[in-house]
Amino acid sequence: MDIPKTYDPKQAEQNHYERWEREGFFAPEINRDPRAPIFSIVIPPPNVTGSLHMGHALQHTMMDVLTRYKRMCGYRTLWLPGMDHAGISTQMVVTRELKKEGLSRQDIGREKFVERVWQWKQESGGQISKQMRREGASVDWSREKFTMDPDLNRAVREVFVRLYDDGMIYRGNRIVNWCPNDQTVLSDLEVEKVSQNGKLYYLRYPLKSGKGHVTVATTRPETMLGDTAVAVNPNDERYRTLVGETLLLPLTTREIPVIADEFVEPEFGTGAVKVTPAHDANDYEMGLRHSLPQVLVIDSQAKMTEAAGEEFAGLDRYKARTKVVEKFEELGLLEKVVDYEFAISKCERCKTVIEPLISTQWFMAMDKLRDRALESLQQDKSPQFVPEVPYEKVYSNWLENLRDWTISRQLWWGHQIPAWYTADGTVVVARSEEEARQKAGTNELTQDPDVLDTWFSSQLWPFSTLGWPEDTKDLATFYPTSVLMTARDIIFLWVSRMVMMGLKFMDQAPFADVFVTGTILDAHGQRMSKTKMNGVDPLEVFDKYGVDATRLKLASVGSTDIRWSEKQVESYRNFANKIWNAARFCLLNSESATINPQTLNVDSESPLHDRWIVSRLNRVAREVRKALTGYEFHEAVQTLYHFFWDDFCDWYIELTKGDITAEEATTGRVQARTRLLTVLEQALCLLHPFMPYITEELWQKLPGVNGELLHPAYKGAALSIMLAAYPEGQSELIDENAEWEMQAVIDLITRVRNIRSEMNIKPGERVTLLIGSPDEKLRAVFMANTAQISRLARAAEVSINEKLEAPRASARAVLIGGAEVAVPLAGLIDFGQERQRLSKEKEKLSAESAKLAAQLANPQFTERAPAEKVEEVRARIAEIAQRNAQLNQTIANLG
RNA sequence: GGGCGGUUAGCUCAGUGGUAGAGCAUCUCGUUUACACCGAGAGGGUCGGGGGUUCGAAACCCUCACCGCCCACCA
Repeated sequence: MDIPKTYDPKQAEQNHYERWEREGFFAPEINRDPRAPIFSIVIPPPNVTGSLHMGHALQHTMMDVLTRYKRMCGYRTLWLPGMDHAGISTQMVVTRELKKEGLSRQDIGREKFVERVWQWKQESGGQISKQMRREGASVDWSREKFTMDPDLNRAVREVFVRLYDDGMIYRGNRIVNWCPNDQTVLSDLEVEKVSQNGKLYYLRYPLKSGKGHVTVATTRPETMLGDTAVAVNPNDERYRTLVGETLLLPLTTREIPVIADEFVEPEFGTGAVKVTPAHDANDYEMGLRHSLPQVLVIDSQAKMTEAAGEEFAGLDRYKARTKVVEKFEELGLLEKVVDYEFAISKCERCKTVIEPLISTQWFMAMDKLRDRALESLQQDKSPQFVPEVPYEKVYSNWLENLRDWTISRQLWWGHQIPAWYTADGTVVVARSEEEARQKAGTNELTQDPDVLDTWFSSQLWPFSTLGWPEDTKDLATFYPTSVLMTARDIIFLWVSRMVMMGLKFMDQAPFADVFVTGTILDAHGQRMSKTKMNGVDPLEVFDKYGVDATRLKLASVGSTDIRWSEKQVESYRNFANKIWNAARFCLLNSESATINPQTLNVDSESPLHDRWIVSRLNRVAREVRKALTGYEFHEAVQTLYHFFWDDFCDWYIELTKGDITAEEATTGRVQARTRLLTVLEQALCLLHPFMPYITEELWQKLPGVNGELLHPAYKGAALSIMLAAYPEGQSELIDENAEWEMQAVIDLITRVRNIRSEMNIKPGERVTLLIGSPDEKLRAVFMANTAQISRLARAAEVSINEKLEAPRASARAVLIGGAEVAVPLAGLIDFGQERQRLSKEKEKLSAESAKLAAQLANPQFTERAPAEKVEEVRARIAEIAQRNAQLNQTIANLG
């Protein structure tokens, strides 16, 4: 067999995915067991405009690890892929394309524009699904969904109609966040607060009575043109007499009242606030409380309206600001201007400053939905957040303060609102135009031109993708899903809304658990972003180090933020190479052997290293299963890494090498080779969910791979490690005794190696080992393993006795269980150096002993600490004392 | 303004009440036929500062400092 010395990830990555997909391994139907437990995940649908970034790769890796793991455990698994139509982003992309042709979307009209978007989606959209194949994501492509698919559109309309009928969706004229650049309304969540250095202007409004003025402070002087009152706190002594007075609003002919409202903070500014109900959310509320008129002075283009007065009409809001300030100054009404830092609202997408204005939009009332979600959390702990702290609280706090959601958008790309208007303006909400006509009793209808917020369709994702509102088999089987894997920035936008919709329409939260991943920052601890150009492209990392190595790194990220470090990927690349070469060794020495699970049924007659590796294998399988059940990915990766590298490669292969490479083809050789191959096969299975490509590549090369290795649920399927049974981790195969005995052997070998290294003994030099052990059992262990010990400690001779008798010119070490080893070094030993080496060890022991003795001397400790702890300390002190005595003797013997 | 997270070896991070860990980096040795993307051995931390609880704290509580994130209707 010809196997290259270095693992080439690219080859393995090209070899298997297509076959897995073609054979239908990703689809739940591959599982033939009608009673198989269910495991399902829906992917957080990436934007159709998006391309793969580290955040995706991170989530996808974790989802795939779980999916592959559960599949190997015999679950009927579904990981459902798909994409989001991403209203604004996509519309912007296509608009930009049109612009290159010198066209605007208005030029071609709505219908043509939407066609263009679909065309764009066909040609350039969904890059990400190709990239997901590279990741090895075991998603069921046959069930792929897009939020604009006709069936999902149907779900959207159904939900809209039902919520409207329940009075939970309504149309209203309210203050909203308007983006003057994107020309659409936005929800509160699509607006970001940005701290800004600005000015606070103090403006004087004269009293109509002529008895002076009131000074108000504002960051937006231009809005004064729309003022309809000035408010003060009712308890503010300074203004008590002014409440009810009338002010002359400068630059206008309006007279406005002074009102009293609790909202006003007397400490801030002058304690008097100008009230602009049409252009400020707080003022809007105040206006409602006091029935103030709303004067719209800024339009959707962020330009001043006619209502702002002749002088200002048509001016941009910032030009108007300058002009207002100038006028006030001319009139002697500008008291002062001070520097002031405050938070300003910007459009999350285009960073344009939001203009709050009054507009007719569609809203969703959230209170009932919210209450139900909170109830579900409090009573049923559903969903379960991982990690629970802090996300459960973040989620519930947000819900508690939730306000109505603006769901309409002035875009063309998206789900058009299923509402129609008759000639007289009556609103008809229906599932289709036909239904609307019936309801309205007329054919003269105009559909509302607006579309729904992208998140309106995303929030239905866990059930709309499974066929809702039809009562499909998939819906019954896979809803609710097992877990949602997500980044924390969409807990509000998406997670909470899915819960509310799931409870409302399915009577069950859409997922049992919510795992919130950490964020991958750049090397300097900054968020990766397109604008900063500091993003790391996962595909480049795949090319450089391989998909499996990258996945291993990502899987170990967990829930905390980490800085990207390529070094770690490199070390996992090395790990992949290690796996490759370990397998290479096994395969190069596999003649006349095949995998045979029977050989792992070791008994007390079996060689120590075999009993040991079987015990380790089962222990590790249990640990990995436990870690994955608790979403402790890092723990699972570390456990597997050390099992494979340390236990399997560094010790097991080395211990068994003598038998494996024996010249003669004895049954012992066949048995050793069989066992080695079988352990390797099990190790590959353990690793497969994390490293799908290399494990499949190697598994397919193993002699004796057959259908028996597959999980019973996949009997008869084509062979793949994907469908192999995940190692059980049987507790009865964990052999504490074997692990302790092996530890004694490892300790002995390590001590001798240490002596060799410190005494500068050449690697080629064979030494003699004199071992003394008063414990008969331990002597038997060393005796039974002399071949391994000589091989790994490079000894020519091993002599084991009850009492150590060694020449003076020996280097010595004290071992586990009161044993000792001596390496005679006649002519080689430097007594001074040896004394120093032993003294160093003694010092270490003394320091530890002193600490423990002090602890034991403390009556508080012996009285209050658990008895077993105290006993542990006593035992350890005794052990140290024994070692110390031996060391003293040894040093004395040196003369 | 409120809430939360981080601070552990030179670097990147695990560890959440009982003797401080990993990977990388460092030092020494190595042509042992799976692997130098390797092997063997070694060095390196009073776990951000201070206080408290406890027989015992990196871990629990308080407090301070620095870094970061989220939420928020003081114009």
